[in-house]
Amino acid sequence: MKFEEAKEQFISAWGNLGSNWGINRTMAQIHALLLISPEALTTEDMMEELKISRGNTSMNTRALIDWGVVKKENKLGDRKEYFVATKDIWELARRIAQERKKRELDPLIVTLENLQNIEGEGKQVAELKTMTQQIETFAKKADRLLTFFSKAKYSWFTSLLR
Amino acid sequence: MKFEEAKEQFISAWGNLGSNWGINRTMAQIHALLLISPEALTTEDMMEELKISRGNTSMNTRALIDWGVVKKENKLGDRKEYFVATKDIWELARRIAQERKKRELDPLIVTLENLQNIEGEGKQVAELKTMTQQIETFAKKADRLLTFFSKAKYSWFTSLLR
DNA sequence: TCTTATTTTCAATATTTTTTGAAAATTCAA
DNA sequence: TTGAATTTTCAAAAAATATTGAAAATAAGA
Repeated sequence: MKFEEAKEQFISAWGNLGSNWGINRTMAQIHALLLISPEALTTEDMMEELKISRGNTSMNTRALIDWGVVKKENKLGDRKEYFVATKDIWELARRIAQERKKRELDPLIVTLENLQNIEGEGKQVAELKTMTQQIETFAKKADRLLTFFSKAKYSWFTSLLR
Repeated sequence: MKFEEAKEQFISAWGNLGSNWGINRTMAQIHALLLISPEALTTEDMMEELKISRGNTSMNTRALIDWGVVKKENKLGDRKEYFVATKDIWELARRIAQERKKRELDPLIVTLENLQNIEGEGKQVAELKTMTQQIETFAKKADRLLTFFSKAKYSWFTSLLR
């Protein structure tokens, strides 16, 4: 397989994976491009490689920075900004876990806790209480696990498989 | 809090969570409704509660069945179909893990394996190879872990936290 | 300060995804 | 069979989401 073809396949696969997980395609593709780039890239490099607009590039690189998986770099005597991705896959996984926990799991837990003060009785009320209670218990366990995961060493992850 | 309000909040929170994870809002809301319903529901019940069309209900209940988290039920002397959700949250988590592994992780691994036969040399080629190799290694570990997870007892999950 | 390079913002537009609803298909009792 | 009840399908419409591109904002050297 030629390099260009392989590159396209990788970018496309990563974009696909992202969109299955609620991350927009362009954001995932920019990330893929940075992952396989030996050098830091400028906005223009990314625009050209992915055939996307300046605005799109700007918004999505910022989102990647907010996720903590991409960083800005500067070069002496050059006014442009350069971007690099975290190349350590274990760190990437940890950051994604950490961010999703913060953005989704934590708010869900707050909502579920609130739902415990339901008035009234009857089958419907009982079922809602039981179910939200069950989910809350599970969500709190997952939350603790993700906290641990997001601080753990790679060796911990590997050791889970033994 | 009144029952109706709590119900709406739960359905809305579950719908939200779903859409953050690439699952469409209606599908997640139908699932939420079934989770908190003490009785099996008909298509009409769901249409009415969620104010959605028959077609939408039909497609999304089928998707939930494909995910293995909802089942059809029949009642004697009644031609209508009734639907119930798996109420065991641990089983739900396992099924979701299993399905996502099958639908996303396994195909990704195939793609990454293919990418190992890249021709040529140079920095760019080297970086692409290194990175896809790293991701492949990680993905395979995650794959094995999910396989284990999707067959594990709840106690295994709980014990991870100690 | 002024000028120019660069980045960001955001209204307008394009694209993708979801939803509707009615026709077609299916199921099953008579 | 037939026909009524029910479910499924899918083209069209609506809604949601992503993208563009140019104007505004920002940054930095002269």
